Amino acid sequence: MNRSEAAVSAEPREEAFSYRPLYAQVKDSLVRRLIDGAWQPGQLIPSELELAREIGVSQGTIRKALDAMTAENLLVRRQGRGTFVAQPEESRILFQFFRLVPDSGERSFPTSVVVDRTVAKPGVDERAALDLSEDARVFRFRRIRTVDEWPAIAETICLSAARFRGIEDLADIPNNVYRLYSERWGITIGRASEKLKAVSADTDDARRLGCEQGAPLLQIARTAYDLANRPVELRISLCRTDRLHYSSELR
Amino acid sequence: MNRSEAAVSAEPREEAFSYRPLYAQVKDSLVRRLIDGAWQPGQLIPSELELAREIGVSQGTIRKALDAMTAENLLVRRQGRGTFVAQPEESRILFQFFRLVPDSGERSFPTSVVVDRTVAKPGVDERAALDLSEDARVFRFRRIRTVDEWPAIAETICLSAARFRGIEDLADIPNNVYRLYSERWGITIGRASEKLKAVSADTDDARRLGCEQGAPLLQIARTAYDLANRPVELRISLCRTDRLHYSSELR
DNA sequence: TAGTGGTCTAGACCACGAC
DNA sequence: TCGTGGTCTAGACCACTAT
Repeated sequence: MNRSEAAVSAEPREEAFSYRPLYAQVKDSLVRRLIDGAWQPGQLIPSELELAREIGVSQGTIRKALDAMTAENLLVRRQGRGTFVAQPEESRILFQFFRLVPDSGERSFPTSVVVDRTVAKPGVDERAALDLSEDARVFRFRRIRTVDEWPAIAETICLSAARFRGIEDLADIPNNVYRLYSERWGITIGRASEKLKAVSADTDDARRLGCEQGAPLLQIARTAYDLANRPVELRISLCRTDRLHYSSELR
Repeated sequence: MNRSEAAVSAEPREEAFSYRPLYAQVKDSLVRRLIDGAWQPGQLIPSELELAREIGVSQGTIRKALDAMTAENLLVRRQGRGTFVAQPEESRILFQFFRLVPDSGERSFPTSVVVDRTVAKPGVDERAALDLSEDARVFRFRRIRTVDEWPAIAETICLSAARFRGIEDLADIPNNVYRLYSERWGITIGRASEKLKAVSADTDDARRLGCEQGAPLLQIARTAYDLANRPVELRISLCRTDRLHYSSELR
């Protein structure tokens, strides 16, 4: 099969304005398979040579596409075994999406207790962040998260009730919600954007976190996006940073 | 020149325990040229084919090394022109090392006014962070940084007096200190690690930043490292986040 | 027009893991 | 022993830049 017969339609000359390298087009078409659920989390995907034959490009081009997806934590490659679709297991989520670490000691996944859950009309911020229509409803829940047996984080999570249909009937909301999103609704979180501010604890925050009213708290506003780059989750975390800090690496 | 004669000594079989891929060894040897100053910021480096001939590996191996260095912001590649050593110019530093952005509006480089400068014995934290010897001295200076005509950041920067010899005699400390480090002492900042906490403004902070005593401030403790991964700068920033936030992308 | 980096291909050999 | 991904090579053509 030569390039003009390829499933991803190569031949850059024919599309002078919207040129994308072949490996990028291949990558897009493979990401599509993740979005559509053709490839499920944890699944072994076909080998490079099989994909090369199927799509009609060389192994090197497939490799560059797979390497790019691996760099984005969408795939996991294991020498001698094959390439697997990444899963939202504890350790990966902990490493990729949780930046609060104890001042001294190991990074650990906090436990959670859900304290409140409602279906409501979204606020303007929520509607904007989640790109919701005029009459949409959201499911909102709050939880207190404990790190090293110390209640340190008060979190409010806001989701589209339509997109997460049935979530209000769940008996239990597990600690690792990204795995829940994946297993129950087939929604994979691919990236997130966080905005941090320092705020004062109000009486509610103070009660929940066991600190003084007016104590400084780290507020983290996170918007999480799915593989198609649509906003999925809005999360406001209020954190005591007496014994924790938010870690950020700049390169 | 064949591989066994190569400057980076290939032949993985001969070093079973400390195996590194050839492209990684090439990368290390090229980073060395940056550390040693053989390649200066802004300089055009030899083409891929020249480097391939010189080192005795193929162009593809050179390419993989250069791509890795480009991903780390050490080099800038421009199609048709060549590969250049990255420079600490405003826009790059702004993008790479400055994560405080106005809540609404464009990201901009803050201006600075230096308010204090001393040579002193380091505190224990400073000595540990900068890996200093028992009798070392540090140069410490404070500055107030203004974003959108609004004094928002109080910063204390701490450097080894020995490493930055003569810095105490500088008439003026410019806004972009990473360019100063580079131009005056040949020190390139390659990466930085930040730890964020929420704290309360003390009377000093409040006066300097024009806020209430006890107001919540975002404290950013940054350790910046040179290309050889040695700690170079310790910086504590206290930020009002009334109109600013710290932006963090998780992927 | 010449030279650069960017893309793509094809094929070789290696290290690793499962059988 | 076999198949996988990992590395390395060699060479082709393209797009961009400067002259």
